[in-house]
Amino acid sequence: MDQNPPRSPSVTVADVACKAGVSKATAARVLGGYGTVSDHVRDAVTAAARALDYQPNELARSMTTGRSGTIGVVVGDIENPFFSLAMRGITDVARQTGFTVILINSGEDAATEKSAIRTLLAKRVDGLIVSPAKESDADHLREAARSGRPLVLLDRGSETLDIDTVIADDRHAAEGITRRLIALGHRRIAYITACDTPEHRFRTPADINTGSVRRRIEGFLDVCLEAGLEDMEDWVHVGAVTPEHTHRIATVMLKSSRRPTAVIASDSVIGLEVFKVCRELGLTIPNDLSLVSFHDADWTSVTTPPVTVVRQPVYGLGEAAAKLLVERLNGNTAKATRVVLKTEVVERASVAAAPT
Amino acid sequence: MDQNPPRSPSVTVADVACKAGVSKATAARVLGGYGTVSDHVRDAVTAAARALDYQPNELARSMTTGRSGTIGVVVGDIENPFFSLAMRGITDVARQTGFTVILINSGEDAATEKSAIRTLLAKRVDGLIVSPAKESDADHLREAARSGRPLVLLDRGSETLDIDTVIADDRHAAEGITRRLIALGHRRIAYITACDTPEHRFRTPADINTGSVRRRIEGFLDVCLEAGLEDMEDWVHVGAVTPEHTHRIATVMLKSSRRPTAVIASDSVIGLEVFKVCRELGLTIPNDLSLVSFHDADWTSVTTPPVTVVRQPVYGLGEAAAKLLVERLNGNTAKATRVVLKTEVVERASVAAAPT
DNA sequence: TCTCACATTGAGACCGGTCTCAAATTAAAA
DNA sequence: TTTTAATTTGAGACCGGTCTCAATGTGAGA
Repeated sequence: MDQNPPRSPSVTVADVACKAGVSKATAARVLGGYGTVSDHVRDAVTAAARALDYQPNELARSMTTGRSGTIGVVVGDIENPFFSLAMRGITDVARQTGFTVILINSGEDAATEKSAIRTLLAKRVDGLIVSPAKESDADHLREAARSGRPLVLLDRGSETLDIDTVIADDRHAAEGITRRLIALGHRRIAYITACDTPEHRFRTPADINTGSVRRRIEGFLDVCLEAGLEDMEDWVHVGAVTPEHTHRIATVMLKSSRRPTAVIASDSVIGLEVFKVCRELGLTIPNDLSLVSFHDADWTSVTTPPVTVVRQPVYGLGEAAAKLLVERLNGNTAKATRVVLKTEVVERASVAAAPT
Repeated sequence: MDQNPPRSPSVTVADVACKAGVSKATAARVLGGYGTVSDHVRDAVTAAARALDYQPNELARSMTTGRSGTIGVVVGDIENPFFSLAMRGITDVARQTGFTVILINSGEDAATEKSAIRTLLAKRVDGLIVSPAKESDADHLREAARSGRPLVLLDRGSETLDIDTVIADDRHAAEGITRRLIALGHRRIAYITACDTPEHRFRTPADINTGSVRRRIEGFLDVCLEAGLEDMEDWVHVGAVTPEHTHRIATVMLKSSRRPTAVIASDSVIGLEVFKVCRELGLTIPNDLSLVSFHDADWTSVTTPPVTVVRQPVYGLGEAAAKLLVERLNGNTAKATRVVLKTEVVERASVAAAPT
């Protein structure tokens, strides 16, 4: 009696209209929730739709309306807790505002990022949130922005680009912790980042393609200079792209006769690895080495000693980016803004006076 | 001279065809890469497309082909390292095979999950990967499976459902660590999970709606029973849904006069919280309490002592699910399979003999 | 030179919705 | 009761691709 309805050829508005005995246009009005229809007809169409188990085709709808109800997100690595938390912020806002999220991992590779954006644009996303791997060649970003679909840059993005951006006040945070370390007597302070340069060596902040990191290093170097410390560029280590790389870099650095008395890790993955190397090398924190890490990862409070971190509003970063994007989607055409969220230093026990 | 081309009305095959002086059909053949065209015409169309900066509309293409090149993924919480790592596995496979991923967070809520699946189906995803929050009412899963679009269940999924599933051998892992704890003299062994029951109390594994966790608890209880330990159901704690909840549960449990001598944490977030509570309460691991956690989170090797964990092939779980789905998409119509990946116990220093 | 198979092209239907416009119906105003 | 305005409805174009089918052109074989 109640045999399974044939699923393959999905039911369309036309089918519903036919069953309800009205025109396609009228059925579409009821199903699409637009225009005006009499109560009598509405009931009939609704009943027919239910009977046929009508499922709207969002694709067809997007086709005519031009809006897909989708936002595209390109991040470096969703596996990184930083991005997964930011992603949570984005998806939460998206869900609340009725959008759906397409996620693409760039693997921090500029070429992949480029094709990702092209793919998303082809899929007609309504807007984009991108955490650009490299800022040097940003043509694809400009192009995306020019395509008419709003674009928001997340955590990164250079000052020269006239594009909406949401970042944390990394520079200020770096200045703060650097000052603190110097006040405690540290003179040999290392900074380790995943960002790499062509020669795998650091010369000047301009080498750094990632805005957030560049700003931190600028802050670090400026405060050092203020305090009379020179050539601190030599203490900046780049290329800690994987835990293995970090391990190698940290080991060489900490085994050196002129090893640093303090280390600033540019993210929690690096911080964790430095912590491990210290243990391997028998260095005690904070007596032999002070450690500060960016990103308040969950584990940082539970080590011995717990590590002092820069707490970034990561969820808020994603949330703000998504909100800004949705505003644009709703027609806000004010000129590009730059949202800067506050960071906070969480003092724990991995920082102490420099050994004498 | 080279003024910006008007972007708003995007260029279509018709525009390109017109410029190239051929019919729409022919231009579409070149642009879409199907049918046969003469070299002469191909060059003309390609040139016209380049001149006009033609960008194909993937939406329109999906409309007629019926394939969107998209797979939908529904997970409990992308912020959880477990899911973010699995997600990495999924996106990697998707990219390699030319698919794009739409991500929706269910927040482990059955209703949200239901509407998420509906949304994805409406957007005409080619296939679905879902990590179902509850297995009790799986009507929406059956419906999705019946819609003709392939569905793969990730990490969870009951035996009764005739749907492709990728899981880890949780039961085996739980049996192993329980045996080990019992062999070390532990008799009071607690199991803490985020899964909740209506009465917030545990009676029988059938109460547990999440397959992976249910299988673990079954393994745990079976081994206990084998060893002659009875009423171990009382030692299973449910409802550790947030760190705050976990903190409360662990505190009450560990302050009790008949406190456990060993704890099994069902995921790394819970494990971390138990670790914190021990520290607050002045309990030393492993002398006062042995701790084992599921999920080899990065921090577990760096605490004092490092914690013994069950290493699940999380990335592999996502990878396998995506590969299975892609196979289905390519026409594999064999009957539903169940992929079970091996786990591995990583012995560290948080487990010792039970205090006498 | 004529026939036939095959390669190339164009016209137009189609996917499943939205939306414009005019016709038909109904209610309100004169 | 007639005029005018407002409300409902249907017919059909449209979005931007794909794809079928028939028409045309070309070279090989008879």
